[in-house]
Amino acid sequence: MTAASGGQQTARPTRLPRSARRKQLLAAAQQIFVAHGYHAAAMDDIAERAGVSKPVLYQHFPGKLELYLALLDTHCDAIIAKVRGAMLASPDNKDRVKGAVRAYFDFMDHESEAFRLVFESDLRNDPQVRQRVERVEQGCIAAVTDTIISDTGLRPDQAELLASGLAGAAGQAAQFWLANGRRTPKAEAEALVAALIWRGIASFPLQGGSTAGTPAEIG
Amino acid sequence: MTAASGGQQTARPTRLPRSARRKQLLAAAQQIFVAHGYHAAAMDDIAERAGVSKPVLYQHFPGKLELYLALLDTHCDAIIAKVRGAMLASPDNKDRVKGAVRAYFDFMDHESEAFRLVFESDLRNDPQVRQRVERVEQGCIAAVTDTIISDTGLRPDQAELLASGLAGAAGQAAQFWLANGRRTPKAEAEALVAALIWRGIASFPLQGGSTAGTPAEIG
DNA sequence: TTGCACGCCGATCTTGACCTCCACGGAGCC
DNA sequence: GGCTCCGTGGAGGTCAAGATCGGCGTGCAA
Repeated sequence: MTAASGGQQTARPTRLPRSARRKQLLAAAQQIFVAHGYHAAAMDDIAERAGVSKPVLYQHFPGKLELYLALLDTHCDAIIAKVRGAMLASPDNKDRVKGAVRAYFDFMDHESEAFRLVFESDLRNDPQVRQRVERVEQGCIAAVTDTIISDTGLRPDQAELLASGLAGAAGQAAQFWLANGRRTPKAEAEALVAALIWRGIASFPLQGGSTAGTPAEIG
Repeated sequence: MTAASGGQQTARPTRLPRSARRKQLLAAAQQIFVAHGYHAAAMDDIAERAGVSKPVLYQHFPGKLELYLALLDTHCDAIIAKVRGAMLASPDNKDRVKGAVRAYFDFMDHESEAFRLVFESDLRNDPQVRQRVERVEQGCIAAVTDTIISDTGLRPDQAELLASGLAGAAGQAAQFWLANGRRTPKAEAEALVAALIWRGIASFPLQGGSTAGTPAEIG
């Protein structure tokens, strides 16, 4: 029944400065939230994981929801920035697709916890959480939409629809790739998905390129 | 005023045969679960929505989780069947893609509640729920995977990766389409997404070269 | 050395939601 | 027509989990 009964948390209850303690609490909360989801995650578990007691947790965060939101805010901007960065990294659309897909897979590979925290959140019904998650999705879609509009001349609603499909493809494939234990080599998986997406979007008729009417005609 | 407040529940507390009562309870539960999610949905709300009291609910279902699982089971097979049916409806891959995309959009259009119930579940951490949801995803992916393998000769892991991407594209696009209030006309949206997917997958190097016009290298 | 301040912990409270017990009312039967 | 039975309804128990209060030990200044 000693204090150090658990596992790899701090061996002894040592006093930490506030910023370090806060970062440690955020890390512990991220592990618990990702492992069990928001609802199944108990504040007791987070505190135990961090090697402190619950009051310390409540001295750093007003409540469970605020802790979760702080964690979300830590990652939301990073995700948008990565996708947008891939869009801005090159003027060649093929490279852009490759870069965006690589961004998804990199994020999955190295920060899968953040990805799952945002995109598999079980608190999307909460307005605060919903707003943040939708901001990320809209941000990713918007980054792609601009390119689609400027290159294909589709209407904004059409371009956004396609962009959402592309984002869904990349996200779902990356998720599937990770969930199946990285069975396919990462570079190969990236190339496959990038090819899929590139072939899909590149074939769309350019402005003034072909017969007008319905650009969505399959043929 | 209590019984007839919401919508089309039984106007008066009439005695119903068990099967009809059960169906009514399932319908009420679906509305509540979709509207508020699993956790925020209260059994009191479901009972009130159905116009009965809680004991009746517990005479039909042992508990909240079982009620949710029964609801899930009602729809899981339907979703898989629709996608698989679209795959089997035609030997032409282009028609298959069209049919599958139409299946997604039809499901979104007409049974969006079922879609949201399955794919936006906030109880995916529960093993029972996770198993069912993953079975649907795997079923949809598997249906497409067989076609991809037989037509492109890719390895199973590669084909499954692409299939997951395609399913993600269709699902995300359909979800986006619905979330934005069906802004784009349905037929046009279907055609756009089907074209995106078909262009993406049809360009992959064929083994026999049946449907795709020009096999192209993966860039 | 001694008083002070501060961060930390065990134990506790409260709320809210899932899940059952006692009264009522209509339907079938003699 | 009266008795019995079954299903309904509201009120209550229980428990888990979020949120909080008095005590303790350490480091610093005078």
